[in-house]
This record gives sequence, structure tokens and C-alpha cells, in this order.
Amino acid sequence: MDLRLYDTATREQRDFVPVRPGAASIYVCGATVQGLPHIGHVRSGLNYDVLRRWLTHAGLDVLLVRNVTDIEDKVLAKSAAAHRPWWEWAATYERAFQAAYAALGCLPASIEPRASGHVPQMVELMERLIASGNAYAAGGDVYFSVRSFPAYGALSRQKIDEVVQGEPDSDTKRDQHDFALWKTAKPGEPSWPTPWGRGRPGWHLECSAMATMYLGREFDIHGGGIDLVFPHHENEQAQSHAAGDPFAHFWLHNAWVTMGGEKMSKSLGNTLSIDALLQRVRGVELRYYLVGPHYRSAIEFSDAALQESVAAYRRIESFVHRVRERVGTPEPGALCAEFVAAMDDDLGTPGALAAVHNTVREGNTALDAGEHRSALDAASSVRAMTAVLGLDPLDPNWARADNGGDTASDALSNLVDDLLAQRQEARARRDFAAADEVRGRLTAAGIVVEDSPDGPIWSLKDA
RNA sequence: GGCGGAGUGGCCGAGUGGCUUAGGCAAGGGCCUGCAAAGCCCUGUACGCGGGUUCGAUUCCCGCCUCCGCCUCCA
Repeated sequence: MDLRLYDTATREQRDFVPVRPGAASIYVCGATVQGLPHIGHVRSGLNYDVLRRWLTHAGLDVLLVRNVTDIEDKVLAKSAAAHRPWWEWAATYERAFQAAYAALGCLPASIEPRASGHVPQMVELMERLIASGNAYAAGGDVYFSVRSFPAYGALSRQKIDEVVQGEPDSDTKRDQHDFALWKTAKPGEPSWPTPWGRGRPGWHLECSAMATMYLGREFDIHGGGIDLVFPHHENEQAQSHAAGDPFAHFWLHNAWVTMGGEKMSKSLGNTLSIDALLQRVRGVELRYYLVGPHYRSAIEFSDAALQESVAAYRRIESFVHRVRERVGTPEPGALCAEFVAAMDDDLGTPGALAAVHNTVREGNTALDAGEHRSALDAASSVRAMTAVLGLDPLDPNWARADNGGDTASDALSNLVDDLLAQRQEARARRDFAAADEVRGRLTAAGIVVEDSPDGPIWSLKDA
């Protein structure tokens, strides 16, 4: 394959060459399960889902690991405030995230490891770092010694001395820039045994340990939101490199979904929950909206733009449905070159969708001209391309009621067909008042009738 | 202060040193249709501001303005 990806570490596009021929390994920073997922969280999941589908389409055996940060300050604080066990709190929101990903058509990750289940791997990594002189235990905490690792800052291009310091959070650190790998146990908080006493993991350590556990010391792609570059990913890379692991070959970062020009976040109170959005549009339509712009471009959320996406997606969808009803069910076929080129160019989904729309237009033209073979080919191509983006209109996941599938009952079909036959009779004798009366009754019942050169087509009205 | 991103036609959103200057949505005109819907065709001539380089810049360089992000938990 000729995929090129923008790598944050090198700040340029590079040819994607898998570490292991024929396979691809991806680690994505998933959710901190402290609250409900919002549209921005899902955008990230969607992005790596598209990447995964594209790599899979290229014939690679893809492993996708998306972690769950279930042991973390906010989870502990919120669950404590609610007087609930931390693990119940985490599990509740873990399910909410899984449901949101699924509703948007994200294929399940190969595994979604929880930080709390990988303490032994973390301890092992800390032991390696202490042995190499890059970490030290102090008062039950374990810190990474930033100054001991000259390449610190390589990923984010931050210089240690230029980094703004927050409030000192510890007396035991040797350097204020050092970050905690492990935090000593506090009363009321969960803890695990280590050679340095009981405690709980720091966020950065979790990801290094889990990525290495499932994907090995060297793997292809590490992804996440742009906000994770510093300090999270910087720290991850520093830990793993200091421990002698080659770690990720590519660092990918997706941009934001903003609201009112600002980053969506709980603290600003401008979040948009997935549940609320799915009251208004279907999952596949929301997916189209989020996949349409390039993943490294910010999306300023607006209702108008969301509705435009709905209209744009329905154009694609209605083409495929019209072909199925008039010609036959298209099976996924060949991708067009424009689509492939766009996707290979750092997952250029905007260009890829342009290719889809061009094919739709050609297919519609063919259909109008009665060139059924060409129309079917176009629809096959559209199915294949949309499938790569997770937007295939005939994917059972996005099943929609129309009279071409199993979703409408035979009884309903018989009734509608009977009425349509009456209408055709009326039209044949040019009694349009009677014909429109039949159509009006169907419309009132939620059935949309459209006349095509091949006869009337009906479908259930959109919800 | 350090690092990074953005400003494109009515809207969303790509992209490129000039060549049919993406695609979608909306609008106007047309074709088709008994009507409608859908579809197809046509139309709009945009790139924050000021300089510079160039035969030519939205695209390269410099400066400026505005906005946003990270540096503290964060997709």
C-alpha cells in the first residue's frame, strides 16, 4: 500500500511501513471513564476506526488496542463524591463509551484493556526504569527523572526549562519537572502492592505498559487527541525509550470538535452528548458529519452543518437504495482511484467523499439513462468506498426501512403494492385526482412514493 | 514565555504557484415528470491585512491583525 501518514514526532508525512510485514499495530488513548462521552471523544474513536478499516482493506492484519483509564484522580473524586465504588463508576461510563462508539459504527477494538488490570506490567516497567537510572522511588512515589533522559521533549519539541510550572505537587521530587509514574497510597483510595509500597499508577505509565503488553516493545501507530501530545505522549515516549523500547513508529493526533470557537470540555460546560445528538440524527449521519472533514482539522460544531451532512449522506444513501430497488442489490465492488489516492494521503476523507459523490452522480446519470449495468457498478463502488469509511448504506448496522429488504413485512408490502396498483390504474386513465388521493393516503401513513422510469418506488418516511 | 493550529465563495469544507481552480448544502435558471419527489445540466468567480519574490500567489517569504489549543485532568 502507498499510505502516507502525518507523524507528530517528525512533523511530516511519512510512508507507512509496518513493523511486521502484513500486519499493523495501533494503540489509541481511549477514555478516562469519569463521565459521559461527548461528540469530541467519539470523533477520536471514529478517526482510528477509519484508519483501522483502511489498513484492513489494504490486507493488513490489524491489531487495535484502545485503553480504558479507569483508575485516575477524577474517577476517584467523582465516585467518592457520589458515595459509589470507584470501579462501579468507571464501569458505568466504560459501558457508555462502548455504546457511543457502537452507535457510530466503530468496529470493536481488538482489546480494550483497563489500567487497573495491568499493575504487574507497570511495576515491571518501573523496575526497568529504576535499573537504568531514569526513575527513582521517593516516599512511596516513583518518579521519572526528566533530566536523566536527554531526548525528553523530542515528541512535543518542548524544552524542559521553557515549560511553565504548575503548583509544586510534591516535596519528594528531585526536579519539579519530574512526573509521577506511581503515586503512594492515600486513605480511602484503592491501591496495589509494589516493591516500593502500596499505591496506584500515574496516567502516563499505564499507557506505556499496556501498549507494550499487547503490541510489543515496538509497534506501528500510537494515536490520540492533539491535547495528549504534551505531556501525556511525551512522557509515554520518554518512559518507553528510556527503558530501551523502540515504541511507536508513528504518532497520530486528531483535532477537536469545538463549540462556540472553544474546545469542548466538561469544565467549560459546552459538551454535546452523543445521546442528545442521536435524538436528532441517525448514527450514520453523525458519523458522516464527523468523518467528512480531515481528522487534523478542527470541527466547529453547528446544527446547520450537521443538517448539511444529513442531506449529503442521504444523497449517497438514496442512490444505493434506488439502484437496489430498480436494478438489484449491489455487492461491494472496486474503489475508484481518486478515493484510494485521497485515503493514502494521510487519510484524506474529504477527498475520499468527493470521490464517492462523483461516483454517485455518474451512477444517477446511468440510472436515468436506463444503463442498469453501469448504475449497478457505480453502486457497487459506492458501497465499497463507503464501507471503508464505515458509511455503507446497506451495512446491516445502518439498516433502513424500505421495500427492498427484509425490514418491511410482507403484509405491509402487499398492502402498499395493492394501493400502488390502484394508483397506477388511475394514472393510466388520467384520473390524477384519484391517483393523488391514493398517494396522499400513503403519505399520511408515512409511506413516500416516488415515480421512476421503472415504476413507482416506495419507502418508509424518515423518522 | 515556550510549542502548535486556524482565518477560503451564502454556508460547510478540501486544495493548489498558472492547467475544466474538489465535493456537499443552500439559491436561481433549465431538462425530465400529469403533478410531486428524485435525478441530471447550467450559473455565482472565494481565499484575514500589508509588503516581498515571481511573467503570474489564495498557494512561497517577511511583518501584522484576529481566534483557538497544549504547557494542570482532558479525545
